[in-house]
Amino acid sequence: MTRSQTRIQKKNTGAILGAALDVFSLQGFRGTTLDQIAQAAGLSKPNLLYYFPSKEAIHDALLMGLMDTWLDPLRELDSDGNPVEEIVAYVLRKLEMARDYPRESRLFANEIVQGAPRILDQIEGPLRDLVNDKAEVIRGWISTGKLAEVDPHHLIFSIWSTTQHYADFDIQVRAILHPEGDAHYAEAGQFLQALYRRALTPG
Amino acid sequence: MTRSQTRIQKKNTGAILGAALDVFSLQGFRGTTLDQIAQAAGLSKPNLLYYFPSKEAIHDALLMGLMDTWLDPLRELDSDGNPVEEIVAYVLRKLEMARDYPRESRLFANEIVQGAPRILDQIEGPLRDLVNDKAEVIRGWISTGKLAEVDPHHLIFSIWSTTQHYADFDIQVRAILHPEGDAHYAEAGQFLQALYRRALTPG
DNA sequence: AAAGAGTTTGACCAAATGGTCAGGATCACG
DNA sequence: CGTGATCCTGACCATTTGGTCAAACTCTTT
Repeated sequence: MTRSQTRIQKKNTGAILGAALDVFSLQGFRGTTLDQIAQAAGLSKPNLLYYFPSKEAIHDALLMGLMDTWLDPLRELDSDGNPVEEIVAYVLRKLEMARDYPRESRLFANEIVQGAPRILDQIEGPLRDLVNDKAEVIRGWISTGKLAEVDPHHLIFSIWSTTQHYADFDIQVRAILHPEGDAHYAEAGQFLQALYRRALTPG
Repeated sequence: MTRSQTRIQKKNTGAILGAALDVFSLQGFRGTTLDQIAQAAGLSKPNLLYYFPSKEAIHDALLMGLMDTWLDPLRELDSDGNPVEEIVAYVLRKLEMARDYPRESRLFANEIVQGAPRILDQIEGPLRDLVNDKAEVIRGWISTGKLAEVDPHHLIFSIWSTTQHYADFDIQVRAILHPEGDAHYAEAGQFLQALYRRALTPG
């Protein structure tokens, strides 16, 4: 359907999505104005609307593009690997994502906190399926005694929350720790690694 | 300064704050309109503004009233108690608050995710002081060998994030677990209790 | 270079929104 | 009951905001 994009289209849609991610992630959907996005992208408001039919369309484009990347780390959880190491690796990858893609994390957080009006389908569908799938893997590990007995779903929730916290509550974390740049992420990695290693190693 | 409130004042300011908490916590500050609050409170918009000078004043009143209650559980962390049990008790109290006061939790989350424009002072001040204080208590427990060696600040962050997750990301949790009412909070309590007990018990 | 596709903008619009105000209704109290 | 304080509202206003449109500009292609 979509003909290949022109040079200018590629440049401008990219600029728009980047600018929109900046603003949406910091102000939420309703808190963001088209003028803010336009200014951040270096375009006029009518020109924005030449590339995207509406404010909502920009937001949707971001969320849709995000979902897949966001779940990639969980997909990589390998049922053939060493259970404790697989989970620790997942935690650390998720923490890296919080550090390297905080805007994406906050965009997602904003959406969920406010009831996920625009992506509830994605959550009820693909996300839920993937989580249940991996919960089954974890249950398998537990039943063979290679992992301490924990509820798989709540384990996953705890990993999401502890790692994303560093992106979503960044302001609070920085207000308390006053870190140099991203230095505190290394400490967080150490802490979480120890936490889950101790809690999940069986015996 | 403020004369004691009349019967009607008490009733209406109460209704306004309750309605505002409903709406703000679900739509954020900019996503909320005075009309929405007025309707939810059963008052006219001009009447709202008879009791509060502006939308922001309502929001501020909520946040200010919230801060104290929000930190109460942490204040109760007793340096004379049994370390592991004190922390587990804190986790469970925090989880109860997520269950019983989800609106408050989301109001706070909305504010922080969006850069805490209105309460950064509170965070840099009282909250930071309290956290540093309790971090010192935890450090003391560790130095006497009564608690496994973990970074106190990141421990506190992890407790905040894992518990508040059930309020702030409620929609997502429910979409995945399809719980009956609040049944999943009991499971979450079991999980978190086990997680922290295993991770923090020394030796 | 000409034509057609693709790109950009100033001017504009309707709806929504935070807030005001003068006057009327109601309440508390002597 | 009367009167001053408190409470409430309809009408109104200025600004912001998402979105439109016709006209102009620029790029690509032949």
